[in-house]
Amino acid sequence: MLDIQFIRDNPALVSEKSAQKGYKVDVGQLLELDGQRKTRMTQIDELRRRRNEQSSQIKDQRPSDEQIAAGRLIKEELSQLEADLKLIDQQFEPLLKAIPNMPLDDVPVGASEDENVVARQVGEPTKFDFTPKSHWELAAAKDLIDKDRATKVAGSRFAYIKGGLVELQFAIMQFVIRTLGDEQILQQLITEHGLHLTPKPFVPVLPPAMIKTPVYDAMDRLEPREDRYKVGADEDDLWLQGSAEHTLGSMYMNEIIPEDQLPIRYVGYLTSFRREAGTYGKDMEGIIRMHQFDKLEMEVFSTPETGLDEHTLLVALQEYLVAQLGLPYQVLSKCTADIGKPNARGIDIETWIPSQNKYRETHTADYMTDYQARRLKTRLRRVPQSLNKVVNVEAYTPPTTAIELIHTNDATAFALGRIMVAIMENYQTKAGDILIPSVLLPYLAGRTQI
RNA sequence: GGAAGGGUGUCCGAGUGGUCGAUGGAAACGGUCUUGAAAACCGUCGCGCCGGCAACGGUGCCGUGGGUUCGAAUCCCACCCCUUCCGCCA
Repeated sequence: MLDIQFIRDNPALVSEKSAQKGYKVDVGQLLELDGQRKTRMTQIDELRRRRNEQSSQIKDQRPSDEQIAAGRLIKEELSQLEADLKLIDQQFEPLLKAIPNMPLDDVPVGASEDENVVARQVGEPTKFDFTPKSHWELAAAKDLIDKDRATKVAGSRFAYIKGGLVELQFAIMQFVIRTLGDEQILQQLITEHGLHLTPKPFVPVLPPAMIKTPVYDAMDRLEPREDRYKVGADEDDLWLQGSAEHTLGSMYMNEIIPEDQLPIRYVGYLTSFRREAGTYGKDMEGIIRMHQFDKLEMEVFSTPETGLDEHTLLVALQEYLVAQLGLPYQVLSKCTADIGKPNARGIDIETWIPSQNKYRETHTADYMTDYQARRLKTRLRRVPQSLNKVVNVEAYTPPTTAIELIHTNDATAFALGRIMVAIMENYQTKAGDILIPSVLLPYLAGRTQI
C-alpha cells in the first residue's frame, strides 16, 4: 500500500506510474473520498472530545438528568457519523489498496513482458556436437521423473522426482545454504558492486507452508487468488503458500525492529504451490511448470537507505549461484508492466534451456521499498546514535521521527525444478548421461554423473 | 476433542465502571558523582490518525470484532491465540 500523504502530494505522478504498470486507478475519486474521510474524522474527534470532557466532569457523582440527556445526544450524533465514516472507508480502502507501488525511475516503461530489457548475457549458449535431448527425454531414459503415475495420484502438473535427481536437488540445497552463509563471498560481491552493505550471512529457515488470509492480503500476494490453493474448510482461513516469500516476508508483521539488527537476511526452503490458472497447454512436457515445486528463496529486511543496494546484492548472488553451476544466463530488467503490483523494481534471470533453444525464467528479484511493510506494519527504530548519521544516498531524506517503515526484498536462490532442468539439459552427454557441475561434487559423495 | 486459567506499553507486572494511556519495577537513553567503572541520585522513555512550520492541541488504541452505558482496560456476546491437565496422534 502507498502512503496516502504521498498520493495527496503527487496525484498526477501516481496516476501516470500506475498506468505504466497497467493499473487503472481513479486517484481523483480516491482523493475525494479522502477529503470526506478527513472531514468526518474531524467531526467525530470533536464529538468525542465533548463526550470525554463531560464524563470527566461527572467523576464519582451521579450524573444529572441533563448530563445524561446531553450524553445521549452526543452518542446519537456520534453513531450517525461513525456509520457514515464506515461507509466512506469501505469505498476508500479498496481504492487505496488498488494502487500499485511506484516503479523506480530506472525501470523500463513497457506495456507487456515483450518490452523487458536484456541487461546482459553471461556465458555462451551451450554447444553440442550431437542433437541435445530435452530434460524429459533424458529423464525418461533413466527413470528420473514419473509424471504418469503422479497424474494418476494427484492430477496433471505433478511429478515423482526420483533417484539421482533427488540427490542432485539435495546437493544444490546444501551448496546454496553454504554459499549464502559465507561472509567472504558476500563481502566479495559487495565490494565488486560498490555497495554500502554489511556481509551479514543469510540464516536458513524452514517457514510455515500455510498462511492466513489477512496476512496474505497484507503481503499483497493473495491476488489473483485463482492461482492460490485454499486449504480445508472455509473456517480454517488458510492458503497454501506460493513462495517462501509469502511466509518469510510476513514474519515481522506488527513489529518494530531495532535498526542495529538490520539487515535481516534469510534463505527459506519450501515446497511451493501454484494452481497455474490460465496456463492450460503451456509447458506441458517435463517439469518446467508444476503445481508443486521446491524453492530456495532469499528474503531481506533492511533500512530504506540500503534497500536498493540489497536488491543489487540479491541479483549479484543469483548471478553468482548460476555462474557457479556453469550455466549460461541472461539478466532481464523487467518493464513496468511485468513487475509485480508491490514491486518498485524487478529483475529476472533466465537460464539457457537447450531443448527450447532459448532462455527461460529461473529467478526473480523483487524490491518492494516500503509498500509491503506499510500494511504489514513492519517498522524499524532508529538507534539514537544514528539519528545524526550522514546518509550517503542522495535520494534519501532523513527521517523526522525515529520510527520508519522497513524495506523488503525477495529473490529466488533457486527454483529447484527449473534449475535441475537447466542442469540436465546443459550437462548432458551424447550417451544421455548428465554430468554434475563441479561445485556440487562435494555434496554428492563420489557421484559424478546421473 | 474435554476441563481450567490467561492475553495490559521493550520486558515483568498492577489495575474489575468515572481525573487510567494506564501504578510500580526492570531494561534503554541523557545527566550528576567518580581517575575509570559499578552503585546511588536526577531526568527522559508507547504507537497511529487529524490539525499546526513548530512548540503543541485533539482523538483512537489495554488479543480481534461487536454490544451495554452519560462514561469501558474494567460489564456482556462472538472469534483468535497462549499455558496447564486429560484424551487422541506424530
